[in-house]
Amino acid sequence: MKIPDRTVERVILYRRRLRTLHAAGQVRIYSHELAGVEGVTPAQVRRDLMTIGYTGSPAKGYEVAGLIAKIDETLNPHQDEGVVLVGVGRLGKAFLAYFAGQANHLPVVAAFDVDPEKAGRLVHGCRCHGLDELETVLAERSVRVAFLTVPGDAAQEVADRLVRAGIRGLVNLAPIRLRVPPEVYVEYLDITVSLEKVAFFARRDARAAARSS
Amino acid sequence: MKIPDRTVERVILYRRRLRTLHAAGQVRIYSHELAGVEGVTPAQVRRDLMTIGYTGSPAKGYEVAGLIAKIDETLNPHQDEGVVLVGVGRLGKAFLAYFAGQANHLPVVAAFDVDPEKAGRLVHGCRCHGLDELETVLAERSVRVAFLTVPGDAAQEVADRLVRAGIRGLVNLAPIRLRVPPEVYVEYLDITVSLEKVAFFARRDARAAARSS
DNA sequence: GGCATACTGTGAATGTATTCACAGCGTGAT
DNA sequence: ATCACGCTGTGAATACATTCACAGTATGCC
Repeated sequence: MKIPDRTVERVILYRRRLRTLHAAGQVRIYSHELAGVEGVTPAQVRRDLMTIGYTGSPAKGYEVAGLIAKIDETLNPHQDEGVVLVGVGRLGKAFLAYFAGQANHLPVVAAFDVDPEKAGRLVHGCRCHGLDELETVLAERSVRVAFLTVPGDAAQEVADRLVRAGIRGLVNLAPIRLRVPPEVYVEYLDITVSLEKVAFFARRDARAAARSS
Repeated sequence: MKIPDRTVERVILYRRRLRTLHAAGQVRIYSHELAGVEGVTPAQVRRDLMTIGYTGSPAKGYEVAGLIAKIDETLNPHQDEGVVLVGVGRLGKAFLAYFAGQANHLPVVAAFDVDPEKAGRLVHGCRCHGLDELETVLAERSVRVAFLTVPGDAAQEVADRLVRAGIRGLVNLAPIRLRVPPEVYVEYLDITVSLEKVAFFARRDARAAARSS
């Protein structure tokens, strides 16, 4: 079963919202309720849930708990997967702090930095290693996802090492496009590009926000 | 002339690359060269340049300097526009440091935080104000773009204030979807969603990276 | 029990983005 | 001066994503 990129993204948003609602005691939900909150159309919600194979009932809608379980099963069929962060500069530290605050099912199991000074230190609860230990630690923990917060001019080099070490997915915060083999998935969070894009559209009578990431 | 979202994003990438090449002395460039670097197809590059109305010549390709000028004129017809950052926590500070390092044409002219302790201080060269001064400063500087790095539970409230104060574009780093009027453009940089998406696609034999933001 | 209601599930229609494929042309080689 | 080459510009084709619109149905009400 192939799930398109856009759908995956929305389903993750649905799950986040559903968890909140579930914690608040809500048992059932209609497509238009979920849609209103996440800024999509009810039809799109129904289509997305159809794509992941979850079925509601007319007159009762979808069961919150069941839907969460279905999403979990679809997106994270295996147990929690560890991720690593490379680049413990200001930005890297900020994200480590951010992740430390969440009981995520994608725990950051290690951090790396070129600066040997940082090796061995704990940063917001996360063990920091020198870059030289990258391959060893990745193999040990069988990590497949990495978070890249190194400066732009180091990003490609680090990405190459990560890919060689078996990484299959990358979140790239550095302001460059990476060359990676096609089986490696890269998600770009390019702050300056986003800012420039917003500056451009801020001038037009923009259509409602839709895009995300 | 309407330029689609995706095209704007790619054009910004082209410009960034072109500036580097221009600085390195390159005078002309072919669509396939630009495409190779940014991970798109040559046809897409040509289509994008057609969309913004730039014309190259067969056998010579596109002029680097001319194309940069055309992109500038298309994306930033007015003089440099100031942006503000709201939320001077760890993440906000990291971005202030990041922006301070760049001679951007979108300078951060002010920062805001709820913590009155921070008011008046300079953070990485940027003046920090209390949230109470938001409306005043925005009006004074006629700022239309804001960078939102507040905690999730404060984001909607701050966004409402920003919109009322005349903001037309937002980069939102908080992990929630914002309700804003349709004329306000929001770009979402949702770190946990990106991470979960990558974790999902890391398992498949992903197609080459394409999406960005 | 029967009926009206308001939802879901989904084929079909529409809209949007990307890619194909080729005519046309300026250039450099001969 | 002519020719062959390899590029651009772009209509047409394809692929992908969203929305429409409605049949089917479980529920709660009378």
